Amino acid sequence: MPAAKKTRRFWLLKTEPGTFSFDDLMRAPKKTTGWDGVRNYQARNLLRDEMQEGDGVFIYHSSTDVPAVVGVAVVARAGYPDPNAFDRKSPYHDPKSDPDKPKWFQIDVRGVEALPRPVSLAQLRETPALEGMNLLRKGNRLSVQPVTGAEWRKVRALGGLKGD
DNA sequence: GCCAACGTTGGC
DNA sequence: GCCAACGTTGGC
Repeated sequence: MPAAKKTRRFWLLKTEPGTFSFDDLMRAPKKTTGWDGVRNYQARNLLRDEMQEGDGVFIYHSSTDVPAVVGVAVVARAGYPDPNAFDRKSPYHDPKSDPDKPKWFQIDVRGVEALPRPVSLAQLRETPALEGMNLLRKGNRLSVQPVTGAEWRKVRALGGLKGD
């Protein structure tokens, strides 16, 4: 019997390009960075429990002139405790997070490639196949979101990437 | 800058 | 456990 095939899943991470952009990721050592500072329980649960090495990641630029999915990345390391929470000098410090029982988690993300054509929020909204996309739901603020396989392929295609 | 939506906090 | 007040997110 063949070994169970690990299912690759897909995610979307929001970032404000003024703070950390997709280009910043591509310029980072090994194109990799710790996705730290997430302080929302729902997002924390995804980082800690769900995201696995090798999963696909869209990088989305928020709070900018043209909010858009701008690039593709991959989970380079599954969830581990966010050390900023223990660092009193960090802006992400949380005195309630105990190193023995960490409250906040992060993953590592490695940049893969920019979308030849970034897919704007407006374009996502006018694409019928993406109607159910998490990002487009009213009032949604989650900075870490699951993306379905169909959404993944559709957005990649809109962005000008071949294959999946 | 405005404001809707949502999460968190804290008094009771 | 309820819920008002407050803070944050993020599009416009």
